[in-house]
This record gives sequence, C-alpha cells and structure tokens, in this order.
Amino acid sequence: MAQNKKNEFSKSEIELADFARALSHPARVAIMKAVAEKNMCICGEIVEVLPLAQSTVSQHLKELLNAGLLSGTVDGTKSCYCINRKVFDKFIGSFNKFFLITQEN
Amino acid sequence: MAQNKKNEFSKSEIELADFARALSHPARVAIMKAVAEKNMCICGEIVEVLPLAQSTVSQHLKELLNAGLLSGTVDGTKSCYCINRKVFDKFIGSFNKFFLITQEN
DNA sequence: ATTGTTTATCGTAAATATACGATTATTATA
DNA sequence: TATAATAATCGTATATTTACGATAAACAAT
Repeated sequence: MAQNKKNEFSKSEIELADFARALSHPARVAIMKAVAEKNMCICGEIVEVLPLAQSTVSQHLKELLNAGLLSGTVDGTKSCYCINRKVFDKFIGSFNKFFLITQEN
Repeated sequence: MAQNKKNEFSKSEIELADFARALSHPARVAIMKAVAEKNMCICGEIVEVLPLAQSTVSQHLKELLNAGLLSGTVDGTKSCYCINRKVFDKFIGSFNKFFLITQEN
C-alpha cells in the first residue's frame, strides 16, 4: 500500500487484529486443530494431514509461532509443536471482551 | 500464489478463517467497535473516527458486509451500518467451539 | 564416513490486500 | 434547476501473502 496505517490504531485493536490474522487462513486453523487434538504434533504429521507442500506448512507454522499461538521445541531432527496455552487464553479473553462490547445493546 | 489451495480445507475451517480474516485488520475491528457502541453508524461517522480516507473506509465496510458481519441500509444520501447479530452470533459460536477443541487436553 | 530423514530457509512467481485520489451516482438543499 | 453533501466505485501503486521447488542445516542410521 502507499502507506501502512496499521499503527495508527489502538493497541487493543491491533492485538485483536493480529490474533485474527493468525487464524485467517484455513491451513492455520487446521494446524491449530491438529495440534490441539494430539496435544502435540511433529511437523511431519501436520504436513501429512494438510494439502500443502512441506515448505508452505513450515511457513504457516512460523506465522503461528510469531503470533505466539504455538510454541515449538526441537527433538533431534524433528520439530514438536504445541499450543501456547498462556498466549492463546489471553487472546480468547480479548476476543470474548470484543464480543461483549458488540453485544451491549 | 501459484495456486489457491483454500478450498481443499473443510467447510468449518474455511468459515472460521473467513470470519477471522474479516477481523484481521485493525480498521475493521475499530469499525465493528464503533458500530456496536452506537448500535448503528452512518458511514461518515466512521470515516471521522478512523485515520483513513473515505474510499478506504468504504472498502473496509464492504468487506465486513461481504463477510456478513455488518448489514447496511441507505437513508437518503447516507448509509447506515449495524451489526448483523444473527451472522455475528453464529461466528461467535464457531469460534467458541474452536476454542473448546483447543482446550480438550 | 556416507547416506537418509527431517525441517527451516531462500528465491521467486502469482494472487490478494491496502491505500489513495478522482470520478460517479444519488439525494438533499438553496 | 443548480449546487452541495454523501458514499460507492474505478483505476492504480505498492505491500503483503501464499505457494512451490531447491537448497541448506542438523541429526540419525547404516
């Protein structure tokens, strides 16, 4: 865009938008579901389940890590991902708060 | 992208992602808040509050309409927007369901 | 040591999203 | 009827996202 105006909004608006953005692609929703189901997932297991190339899945995983929704640890050649409950719960809180605001009338 | 793989995911994953996408820009979060606060907003009121050009706000409004989160009616030269409670509540439901799935362990 | 596994990163192409000014269309007002 | 107000749409520039194959890096197995 000509200019990026995103930081001219409030902190809470930006935070909520960032969280929403992290879940704005079905692949990332699917990843979150897969990880939640098994409590923890190896990268390869996720690649198997998604209709995307390994490099693309890696990219989506990176975004979920950056957003803080997942945390990752390395075990040998394998990468284990699990849901970052702390951050995720914080976001659920923001979301519910937002939902409440939109329901006050 | 070379190809768009979005429709290779499940309907519920796509729906949730679409909802998240609609809220993935702080301007759209701000619009939803502004409309909720006053129960109904004229386009001009929203433009006044946001740090964006009128045409850009119109574009964001259109996306919220497309996603079904807002409904709009025309009154003379003015456009009134309000939250489409039915659709919005449905999305809240999907979201809460998703949250539950991620908390089953 | 060589080979295989696993996953992240790089480079790149193509699609989408964001932002604006200018214009248009519609309605209200003078 | 002419002018002002309001908001949608068009055209366009630029930024970001999505997707892939190829490669690299790190470890495991032979």
